[in-house]
Amino acid sequence: MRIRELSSRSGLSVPTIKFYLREGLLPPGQASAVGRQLYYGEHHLSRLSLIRMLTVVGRMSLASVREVLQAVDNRGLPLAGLCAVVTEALFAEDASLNLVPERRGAADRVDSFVDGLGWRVADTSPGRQTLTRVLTALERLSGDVEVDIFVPYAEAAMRLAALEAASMPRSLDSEREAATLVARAVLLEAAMAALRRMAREHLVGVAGRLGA
Amino acid sequence: MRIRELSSRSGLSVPTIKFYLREGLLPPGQASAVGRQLYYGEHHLSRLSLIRMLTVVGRMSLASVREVLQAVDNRGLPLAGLCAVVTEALFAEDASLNLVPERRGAADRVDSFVDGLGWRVADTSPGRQTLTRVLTALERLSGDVEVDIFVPYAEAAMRLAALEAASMPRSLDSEREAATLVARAVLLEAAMAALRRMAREHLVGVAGRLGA
DNA sequence: GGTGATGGATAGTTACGCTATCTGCCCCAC
DNA sequence: GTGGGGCAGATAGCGTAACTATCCATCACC
Repeated sequence: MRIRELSSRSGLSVPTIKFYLREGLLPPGQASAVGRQLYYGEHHLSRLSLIRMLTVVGRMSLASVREVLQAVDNRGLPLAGLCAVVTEALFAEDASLNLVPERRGAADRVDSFVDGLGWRVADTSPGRQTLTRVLTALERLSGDVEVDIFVPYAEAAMRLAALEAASMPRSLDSEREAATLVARAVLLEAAMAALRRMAREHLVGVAGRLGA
Repeated sequence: MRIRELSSRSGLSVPTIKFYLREGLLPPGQASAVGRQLYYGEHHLSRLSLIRMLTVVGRMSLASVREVLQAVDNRGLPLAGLCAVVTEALFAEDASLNLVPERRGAADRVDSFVDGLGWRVADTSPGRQTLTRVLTALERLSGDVEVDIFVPYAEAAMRLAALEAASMPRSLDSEREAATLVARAVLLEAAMAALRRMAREHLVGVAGRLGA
């Protein structure tokens, strides 16, 4: 198809698609035999859809999107590597959580908590830092807080992660599989956030009605 | 304290604090008896901390932050109202998930799913829309998808929401309570996301090692 | 053969979240 | 009492990110 059709089918404007092409987020179209004309395929359509998923649902910057797409295209990368890139990209955006000055000891408590769970997570994983900062912030709000408050969250996280892992392929044999893996990670994270908020809305509403 | 001290204790530059004052995110300092000098208190410090939590951890725009702060300051607002504002603000940022054209029927399936859970959630809740779009996107990736894949997520969401609801006050008697409620909602959501990502990193890593 | 889309390049725009500068005033240490 | 630094308030500017618009030569298609 030509760029006009790619535009109408993807819902993105032609200039935006050209912009993504320039930025290297979208591979160039295929040249016809002789002319200067380029043609785009279904692949381009799904790539555009993935880009929008990452930016809109995953709220990634285009720089992070580029990293993820490179990982998707990197056929030599093992599944764990791809997941790491996605995680990195999802965390990248809230990297500068630099207000809370990380109370002394909080990092150690988080580390021993994570290790206590038996999780094999890199020492440098940004998740540890996020958790440390959340713990510190919670303590500012209401005095000392046991790191154990995270236990139910960790349990839930593990249960869901296990479910998701079960539906992953053993290895990434095609780009399509890689793209699906990435998309599912982002989509299910958004779904969980939405359900959490709805559950809270429900419970608070019901409590209010009972109390009144 | 004067603005210089507020700056050093909060870690924010004086111009930034002035900017927040201009934007109405931070209430003006208290005027001394006669002079033109203004003085700031602990309240300003915790307000700044809340602003940064909402922007950095909650990734809200300053416009959303303003709405939330107004709700926090609105002493007449019931607890459920405050929660609704926070939820709204957290969702506001991914409002324009306008790529996926929402497959026919997906919205109905999501609605009956949510109702089937027995959750009392407003028809207009943005969570329904997010879930609809996630479902549609999942179906694009891998054909038909049962809406029931959300069941484990909903269960986990409900369990965590119940825990969080248990530690909420009955009513919001002080601004401090309101601010704490808001902060906890944002922080625990970030913690859950971090733990989910770490759990995935762990599981994928272990699977990779077993498979190899 | 003409006309409307396309490719490729360059420049401009908008929104956001600050940041810098300026002016006049005021506080307070000396 | 005074001079120098900090402060309030106002206005203007900056930097990044993510597009968007324009141009023009070329080309496909009717």
